[in-house]
Amino acid sequence: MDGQTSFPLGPSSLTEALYESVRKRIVNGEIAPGEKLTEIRIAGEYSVARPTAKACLERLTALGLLRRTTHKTAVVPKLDEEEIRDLYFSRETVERAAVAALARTGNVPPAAVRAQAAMKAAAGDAAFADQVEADIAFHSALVAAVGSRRLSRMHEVILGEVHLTMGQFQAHRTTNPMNVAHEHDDILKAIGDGDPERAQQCLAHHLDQAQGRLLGQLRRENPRSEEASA
Amino acid sequence: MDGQTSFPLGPSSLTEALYESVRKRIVNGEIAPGEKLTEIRIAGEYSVARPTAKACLERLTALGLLRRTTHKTAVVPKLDEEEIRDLYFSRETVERAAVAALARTGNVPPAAVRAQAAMKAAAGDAAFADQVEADIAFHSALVAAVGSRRLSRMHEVILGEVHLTMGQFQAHRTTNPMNVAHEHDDILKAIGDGDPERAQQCLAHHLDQAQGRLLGQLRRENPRSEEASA
DNA sequence: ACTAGTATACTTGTCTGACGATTTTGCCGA
DNA sequence: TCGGCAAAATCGTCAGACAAGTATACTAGT
Repeated sequence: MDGQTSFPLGPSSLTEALYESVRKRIVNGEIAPGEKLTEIRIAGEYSVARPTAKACLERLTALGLLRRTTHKTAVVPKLDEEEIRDLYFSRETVERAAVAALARTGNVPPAAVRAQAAMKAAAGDAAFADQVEADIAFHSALVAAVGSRRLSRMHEVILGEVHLTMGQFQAHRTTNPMNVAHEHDDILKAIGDGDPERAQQCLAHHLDQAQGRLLGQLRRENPRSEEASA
Repeated sequence: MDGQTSFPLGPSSLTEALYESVRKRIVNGEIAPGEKLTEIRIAGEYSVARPTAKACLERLTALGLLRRTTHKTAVVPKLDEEEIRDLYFSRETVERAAVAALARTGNVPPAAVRAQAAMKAAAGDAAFADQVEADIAFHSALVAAVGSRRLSRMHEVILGEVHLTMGQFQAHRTTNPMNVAHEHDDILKAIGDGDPERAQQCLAHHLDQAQGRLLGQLRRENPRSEEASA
């Protein structure tokens, strides 16, 4: 609350900046799924040493934004149906706990409200990335408001992969962003009313919708079972 | 059980072996909380290069088993009351989802049953570390049986910190391990009966007991508010 | 023509050594 | 006694190198 806390932000170190840059490129789909990311390539593109690039890839691997096994090149993963279900199951687990906790105190996080405003503002525009950004910010604010460092840390990992899938096949295109905004509003309202049950139901419905859009898009791309990878 | 399968396991790489060794030393309390772990020390103790030790410390930091900020040496954290509450809140979130999912299918994980047997076997002995090991294995098996890779990943991080606190002030000493075993049995029974509600209640009670023991021990060590760190 | 085995190139794992930056510690002077 | 400055310790990053493993291409045999 003291207005002096001196946020030391801004990627202080080189590794941090590198990590953030590569991370953004992956989640925004600039690096296609299946694409290989060798340490040498990263080192060359950014003019850093290979150990630095290595550390970066290892961090991204730990977050699930890259897959790699020993002595093999890291690749950007393409989540299949099973993994998307797993992702959304985990996501629902974390966010359910968050909204329930918030509803018990009736505390509507201001940051979430702000993210909602940003989302509605970007709804009409063609700025697709901004919509995704606002959506992520909304859910992130929800969890952050609980005040649990560990819950936020878990959620951050989950949201990273969510962001990845949204960036890859841009599922939001297939739906009206205002629908999403309204579902968000419902969640906030239930929280403000101090109704944990309804808040969880609204959230579950919202995530179910999102997962459905993702799976629909996936099936549209791969009409028959699984093939067509490389 | 056939004597030939020759599980090729065991840390394939040097980094892996190093990481596992240091990890064990931390969670077992061999490295006291507050103790400093410099890269050079690790490199010297294990006769590895500093970059290798560095990678090891970074992994442990990411898991919450070490704390460090830029240009400062890593230290083993000592969790205060607030952090223990946060830890157990997160833990309950994950494990609630797990037991509920298991109860819905009525699927009692065999690995959890085995861990229970191991726990009861070690109950009488002075083998405290074995009891902790079995306890961890039980909860780990519960979550693993859900089959969600991401849920297990989150849980692994949480359990790492739980293991850390249990190793530090050995809270189990203050209670009868059979009580813990009985609480575990209650959870398994509720799962077998296909009763998600009761399974969650039993789990919540079990975790509450464990957290209570931890906090009691903490208050006993620090009778007055917070001080006495270094 | 097709399969199998081998050899080469690529990538990663690890090490050695080094330099700059930052934090901490300790000393000295006011 | 206290504040500031210098020295030591530690971390961040880099460069270069070698070993080990994997994947691919090529050759030989059936």
